[in-house]
Amino acid sequence: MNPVLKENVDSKKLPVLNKASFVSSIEKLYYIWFKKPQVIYIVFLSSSVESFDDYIDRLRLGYSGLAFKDMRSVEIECVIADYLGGRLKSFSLEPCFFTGTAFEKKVWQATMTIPYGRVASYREIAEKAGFPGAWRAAGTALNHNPVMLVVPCHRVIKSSGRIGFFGGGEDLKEYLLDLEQKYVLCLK
DNA sequence: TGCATGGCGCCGG
DNA sequence: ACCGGCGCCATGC
Repeated sequence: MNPVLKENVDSKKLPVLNKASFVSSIEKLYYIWFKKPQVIYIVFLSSSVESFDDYIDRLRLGYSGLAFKDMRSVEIECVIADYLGGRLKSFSLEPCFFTGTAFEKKVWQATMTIPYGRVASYREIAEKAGFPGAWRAAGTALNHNPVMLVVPCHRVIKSSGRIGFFGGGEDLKEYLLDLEQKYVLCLK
């Protein structure tokens, strides 16, 4: 997939966004999207670590979402459900990085190039983003990932091979990596 | 502006 | 193999 970035979107001038949630196979999942253009702003897997509201505050997302569901949101839920069920390895969802610095956006883009079922180290991601040596900051940037799963920050691990941190909890990170390992060879 | 803060990397014991 | 300590660098206050 080819992510299209809206580099100059001002978060203060955002249109009224749609927000919804559903209970996926593993966790409750929140998402915020916009219909035209068809972009997705936020995907958040709930966890014992952090609530959705805390996540919104921590990332300074300042969203103005209206609870809403339509055909588009049903499609989003289906896509995510397919991924979590091992039936999909490439998202058709187009993220819009309306928050984040230039550095963070580069890191998120670099992370999106990691194929399903594969991992990369924080150092490798920093290098791919064009900031060799900023691997420590790359970790922080991934902690600010607004679009979980679509930007597969769970595929970024430590150089040592250890799993590293994850905003949704390290157990969830391990679960997602195991899921991808299980299905990577089964899918075409 | 300077300084503390992080989803890290590396080396030595 | 497992730590602790130090170095690393973009951000935010």
